[in-house]
Amino acid sequence: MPIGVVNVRYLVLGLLARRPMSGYDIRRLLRSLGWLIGIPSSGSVYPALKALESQGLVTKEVTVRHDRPPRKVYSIGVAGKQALRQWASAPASASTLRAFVIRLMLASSMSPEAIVRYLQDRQSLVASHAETLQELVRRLDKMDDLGELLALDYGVAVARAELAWLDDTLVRLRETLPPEEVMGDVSAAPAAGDV
Amino acid sequence: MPIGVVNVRYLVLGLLARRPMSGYDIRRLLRSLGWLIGIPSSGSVYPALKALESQGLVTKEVTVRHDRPPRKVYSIGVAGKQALRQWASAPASASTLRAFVIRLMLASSMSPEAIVRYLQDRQSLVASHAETLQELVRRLDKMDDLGELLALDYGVAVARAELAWLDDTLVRLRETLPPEEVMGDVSAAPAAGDV
DNA sequence: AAGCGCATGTAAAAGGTTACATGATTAC
DNA sequence: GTAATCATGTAACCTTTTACATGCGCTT
Repeated sequence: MPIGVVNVRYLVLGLLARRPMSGYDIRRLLRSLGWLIGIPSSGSVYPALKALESQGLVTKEVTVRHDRPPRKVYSIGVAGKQALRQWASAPASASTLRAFVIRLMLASSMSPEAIVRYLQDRQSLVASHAETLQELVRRLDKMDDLGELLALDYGVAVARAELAWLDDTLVRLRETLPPEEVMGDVSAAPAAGDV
Repeated sequence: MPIGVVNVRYLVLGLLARRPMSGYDIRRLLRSLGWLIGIPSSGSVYPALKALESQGLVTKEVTVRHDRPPRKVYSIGVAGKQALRQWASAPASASTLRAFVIRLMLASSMSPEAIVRYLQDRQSLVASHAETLQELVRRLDKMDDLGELLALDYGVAVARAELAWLDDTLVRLRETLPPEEVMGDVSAAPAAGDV
């Protein structure tokens, strides 16, 4: 199953940040998540690990075993953690749903502030997206083209659901995280209810 | 902006099925849809048009204009319509959200039965996906990993919204379409509410 | 005996983006 | 005058998939 357009290298690096794993482990983990992210082919995972190692971001530990191919467990290093943090904290721009999830899963590698910022950015992005779509639906309305109508309507539905989730999650997150760390003006972000 | 993993060729072909357009028109249309699909680069659209033409699926009509580059409007042909219908009616397998939308937008090139089947297939696919995710959330629960928890929760939320939309839409569609054309047992499909 | 899970990898091909080239017209 | 829109296209590069190679142990 294809994973789409998202540097596998960072996904792999992010997963190694949680615990040391082999290439096989990584694929298995992703497979267990089913659809959420998809399963990158071995043809992308193994080269990614190699590249990360040669970049000095991860280290390899080989366990030789008779009969079986040697198990190669990779661990993230200091440089890797830094690179990851940098990537995870970079502005997300117009990322797709899947790209969003991938980075979301790597939340543990972000500071609480970065997580909140990430969600807030997503919020305004999706909000403006939803508005655009709704404006289009309004203009279409008449029996223009069934396919376009369906697609737009679907887009609106998904975008609304995302906004609702973002709203909820930000609230929950603020309850959990230390309350002193109040971010910049949050109330400026559009609420899910009014889109 | 990347469009993800979806042969641009079929997207282009599908859009030409709606009305004759130039490569520029196609990109403009997609741009107006904002986020929903994304905007394939000219480096993929123009070659796609060429390929479609050399395959005999579309025909080109050139309008020469002084000053400006000639405007090349492509129209879908009979063979093109057939190829499109065939593609649109093929089983969707584990397609991503975006791939789903793209084909959804091409609904006008499908028979009503094919549309309903498409949505039903999506329904069972998303339902099983949602179940998997929920099972994972249940097992995780404890403070395992914030990122994974967020990602799974997000996945569940989006999947539920999709199911709700599919439910709604199938109902609306059945109201609109001739009622004689009742498909195979629909009640077997899981409802959105109980997931 | 066949097939799947474990476990690693490689090479070719496909598909797409990026960046460039070209050049007139319109809006600020 | 400067930027954006119109309008086409090419070539190098990057990422990813596909398909293969290898081979043991366990289950059906």
